[in-house]
Amino acid sequence: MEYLEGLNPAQREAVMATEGPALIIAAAGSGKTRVLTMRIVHLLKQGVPPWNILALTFTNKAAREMQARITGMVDEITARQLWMGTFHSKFMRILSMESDKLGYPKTFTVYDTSDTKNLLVTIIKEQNLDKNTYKVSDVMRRISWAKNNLITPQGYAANAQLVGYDRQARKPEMAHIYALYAQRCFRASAMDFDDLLVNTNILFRDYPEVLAKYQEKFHYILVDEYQDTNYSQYLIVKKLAATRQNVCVVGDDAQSIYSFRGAKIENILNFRNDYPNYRLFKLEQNYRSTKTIVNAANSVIAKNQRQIQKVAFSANDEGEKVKIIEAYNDHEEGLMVANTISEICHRDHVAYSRFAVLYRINAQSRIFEEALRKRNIPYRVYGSLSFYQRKEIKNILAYFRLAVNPHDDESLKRIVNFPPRGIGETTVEHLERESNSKNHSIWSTIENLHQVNPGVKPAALKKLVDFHGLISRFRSIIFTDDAYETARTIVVESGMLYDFKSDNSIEGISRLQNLEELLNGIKEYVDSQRREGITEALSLADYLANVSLLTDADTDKPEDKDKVSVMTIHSAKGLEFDYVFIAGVEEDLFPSRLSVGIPDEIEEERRLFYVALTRAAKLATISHAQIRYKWGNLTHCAPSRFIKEIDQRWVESARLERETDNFSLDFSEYSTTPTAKRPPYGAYQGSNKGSFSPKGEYKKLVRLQQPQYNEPGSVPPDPEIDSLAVGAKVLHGRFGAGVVLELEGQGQNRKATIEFQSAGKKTLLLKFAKLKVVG
DNA sequence: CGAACCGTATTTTTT
DNA sequence: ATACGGTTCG
Repeated sequence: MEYLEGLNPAQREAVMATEGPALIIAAAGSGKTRVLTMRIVHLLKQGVPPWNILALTFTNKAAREMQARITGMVDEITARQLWMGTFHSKFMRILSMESDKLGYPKTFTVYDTSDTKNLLVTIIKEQNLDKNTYKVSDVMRRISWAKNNLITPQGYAANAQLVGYDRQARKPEMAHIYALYAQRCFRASAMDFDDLLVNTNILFRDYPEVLAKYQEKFHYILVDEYQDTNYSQYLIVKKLAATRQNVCVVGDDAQSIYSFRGAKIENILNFRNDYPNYRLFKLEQNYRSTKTIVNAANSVIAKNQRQIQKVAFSANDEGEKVKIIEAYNDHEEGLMVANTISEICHRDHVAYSRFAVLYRINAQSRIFEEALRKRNIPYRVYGSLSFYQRKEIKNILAYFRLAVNPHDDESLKRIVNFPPRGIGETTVEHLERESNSKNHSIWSTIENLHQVNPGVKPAALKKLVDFHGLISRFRSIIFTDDAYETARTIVVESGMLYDFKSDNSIEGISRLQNLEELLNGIKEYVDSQRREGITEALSLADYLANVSLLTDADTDKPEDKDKVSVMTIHSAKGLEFDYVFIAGVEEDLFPSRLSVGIPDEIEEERRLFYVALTRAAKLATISHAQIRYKWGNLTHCAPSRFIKEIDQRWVESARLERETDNFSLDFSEYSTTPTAKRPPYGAYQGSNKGSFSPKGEYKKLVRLQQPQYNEPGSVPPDPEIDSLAVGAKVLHGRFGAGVVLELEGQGQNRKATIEFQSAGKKTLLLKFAKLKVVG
């Protein structure tokens, strides 16, 4: 058992205690993943067949990493046969094998957040409800909450308390919307994320023989990040573990940060009640971080009331103190972070991959993107807009989805007129009305058009018949032919390829590239499955089932290897970096404004801060700005209470030089024309991207001093910008936001006036005055 | 029907 | 600040 060497006594005990319920409380950096991995290896070495082990993780990435580690210690085939993955992916697999019992086809569709949203918008519109009263985001939260607590639409409507609450909130139709939503999903053969768990519960509840089968199958169950499981997940585990009781859960109550998603910290606190003969293991030694970081993190989390007592400690070096950076504004914060990264990289020869910039909300990412790009630091932003959420990708996937499951109304509506084929809104409305009255899918309505015509004009009818033929053709090959070939066929025959190719704009070219990337991804998928020894034809349907639950953290490419990671703290959970920057640590941002005054939520924010700090192995740097743009205007920001809560012995403020020979001029603050007109549409393109590329001629009225700009990335793609900013370096700019220029020279409060004039029809675009030197 | 234009709401955090 | 939806105009 040489593989157990290198574990400390506590870890080893936790690994060896394979029989019976086990609760492992694992402080941040205490080798939790390692213990889980070794436990699985230990089971395998004892002769437990891999298919008898169910290991549930929080993210796909965590599962993949654990799989990779295990592969290194046992043979590859064994490792692959483990049931390891997220709750969603593993139970989706089970659901698709048992789907007939729930009245779903094997190839049901998974609705993602945007499908859910679209469907709810449709329902709210159809019911003639006020969209301000019934805000989609609200309704979504409510429905999701109900599902996570296993409350069905019927149960919801029958629950006096819930209905009473909704009535009080003047949203009496909530239960009705929920019921309609569920009905529509079902008739589309679709499940949303929550349904994957709810339906697993229903399956196990209503089909004891099915439950028994899986109880029989999974001899050993392991759950990672147990503090972040919700009721629905908790119950699945409880049911599966009921007979054998070989359940091992790993978690840290101090790192519970998903209560907004229904996660219940109680699950971990109540483990003892569910499994009275449980064994408790505490992993308290942090191997990741310096003493200073662990102490700092402990001193903050101590302010929380609800927690399991434990003593996290580190035997590592003292290390450097936690640094505090105060910046003048958000842009300077970005630059200071970028400068520091650059400095450490070059001074200590550290790889970029060892740095992370973490923040509370995704909206903060842009500032860091700009700053890092400006300093030529390679970075990868996680989270914001994933590849699969881009419009063109969603459209292509919608074709695939529709071919697999033609009752998927959301996909159908997405592409029925894309590329444009003359099936307009009115036609779709007719179809929808008819579909609702019959309570079947739009596809079924289209199939029945020769019998029942809900008022579709002959011209449109012909087009619908063509569309039906097109999709039917795709259907005939999607389950049998090779995924890559099928995808190509669909992309070509649908006219999408032609449509993309005929668009020569910058956006059009990137769309085409994304299309190619998707096709390559499919090819890669087929090849990789082949390599793993799967010989049967891999259809596009298989691919789709695999891709629906991926997030962009799952699409790491080799070229992302040496980049700074930029992401929210939530997505940094479970990760570790040598150098961590926690940005925007200000009141009303972190803790979030929405949590201020609600003790439970402040505690959760504090846990989030704890998670952020404990991501760092060597050095944690906290930054905050005095001024920041929030929903369009400048806001003063006080440093976060969390900064003060750190025991001052472990912090020091960083002495950073401000940039003295480059001045950033922020025009927007000093615009003399608050009502400044936007330039005429068509005068610029890509405005919604934040790029600055006006068409037409512009005249510079005031000389600025630095003779050229040459910053890659910040240079607007349109050469005509030259005449606008000769003599200055354009850092970034946007109509309405003003333009930020960088000048060389001395003197504070230099004044200048700039006027943009277009040679086109309308003249005055924006006028700025009184440029103030910032920094 | 698309382009141009105008008004309004928007920001937690994710599988 | 910007994305989005709705309305008007060619």
